[in-house]
Amino acid sequence: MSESPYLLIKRSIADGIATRRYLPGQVLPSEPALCRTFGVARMTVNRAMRELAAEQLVRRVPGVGTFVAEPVAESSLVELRNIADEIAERGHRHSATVFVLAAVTPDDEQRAIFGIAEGPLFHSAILHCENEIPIQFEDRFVAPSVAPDYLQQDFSRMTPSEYLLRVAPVQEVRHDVQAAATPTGIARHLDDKICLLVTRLTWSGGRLATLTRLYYPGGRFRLTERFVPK
Amino acid sequence: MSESPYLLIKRSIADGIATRRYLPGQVLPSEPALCRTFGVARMTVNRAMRELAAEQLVRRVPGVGTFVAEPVAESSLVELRNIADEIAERGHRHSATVFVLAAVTPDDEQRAIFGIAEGPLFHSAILHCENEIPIQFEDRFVAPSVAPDYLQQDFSRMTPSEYLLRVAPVQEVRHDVQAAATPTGIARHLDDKICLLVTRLTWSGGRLATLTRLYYPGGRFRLTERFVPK
DNA sequence: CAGTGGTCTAGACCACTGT
DNA sequence: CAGTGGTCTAGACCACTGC
Repeated sequence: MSESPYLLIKRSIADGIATRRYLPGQVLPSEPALCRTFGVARMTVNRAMRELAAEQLVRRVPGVGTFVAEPVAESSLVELRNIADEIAERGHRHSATVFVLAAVTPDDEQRAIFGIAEGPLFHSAILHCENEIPIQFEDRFVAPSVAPDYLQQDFSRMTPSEYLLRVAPVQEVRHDVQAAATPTGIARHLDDKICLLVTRLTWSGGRLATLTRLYYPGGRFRLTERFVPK
Repeated sequence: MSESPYLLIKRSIADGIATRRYLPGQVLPSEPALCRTFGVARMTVNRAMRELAAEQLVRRVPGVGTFVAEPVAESSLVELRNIADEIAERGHRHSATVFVLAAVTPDDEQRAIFGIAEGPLFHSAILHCENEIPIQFEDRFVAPSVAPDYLQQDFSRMTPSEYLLRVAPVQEVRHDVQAAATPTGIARHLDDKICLLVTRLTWSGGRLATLTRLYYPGGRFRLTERFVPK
């Protein structure tokens, strides 16, 4: 399956980038060099490198060489994706730091939008990093009824998205995107004065299940959608 | 530059699909057949078809053949909307000011992404207002081949989106959203230091048709998507 | 100048499908 | 079985860059 030479070469390079054996901006071995290393024809090496370039993992400059690309994070608006999966698909390492994980007493506005008369809400605040670089600050409120064991999870090992997608079937999602000045306190983590703020509401069982504010560094992050019009 | 055989073959097939000369599900000529038609080696045809498959324009089945892909019309959430319509639906008044409408000589990067060897690009810069309040600054580049009469239109009466949707059937759209500091010059019009920058690429006939940068005032604007997960 | 990537050729072998 | 796509080879020519 995956033992075609061009795939082996692709993975070898991709792994080297993921493990930071090759650092952004660094020159990669030339095509003739890779031919010798892997004992294959140049067309085989070329295909591997061409595909890596198409996937934005490397940047090729004719007459100069092939370089490890600066990582440009990317995400989707129309899908509920687990950020750990997205990062893994880019061949990078995900890590999470949990700042808050507790029950809170909702204010009137929260009570209204969650449609609850009384009782607590669960609150979590987590910083997600891609290769140790902060990429998303996640501020989340969860209705206890949809995930009673929310506070017992270890969210440095499994993201809230992953957990919630398992225990609470999402019926409807609403995303709201705006550009904003990064709130002080979050700016400290994201290291960017401007942020992309995605507010995500999910409904489960007819009731609002989660309210999440996702803060992305404005300069380092992109939301991408690709679609075919009807 | 764009006359490499594999690109010619790619475009020939992509055009055939765009113009519905090849219909979804239909079998395309086999690789040996295309070799004879274009007088090239099989590797050249193979690369063209492999890239079309990667772009989801065709579906390849080993041992069977290559077929025109069924267009996977995705969610109505991400839509190509005409801003004038959106404003009208809110019961507000739309107005547009045209700042630029001219042919320009593309730089190397633009030439590369539009895949054109020579000739001009059309450029327009338009400010859209909702009830006289600036809501979107639209900076647009259009390939002349998809809209030869672009420069003759009165875009204070009809938006470029509306015009282009009429004359150039869009095959694919890619949206890229980021938060950014409003470029000086545009900040003057939008009256906001932070903006939501939506970069929209559209493809028609297998070629990049338009590159549009939509600048929205960060504080006054929200992008909203609502959808039901699969 | 030697080195780089971009592209192409004319063969080849393979696994797979439909008949 | 003949036909399909998936992959590979060992050469080749070109335009480009840096020295």
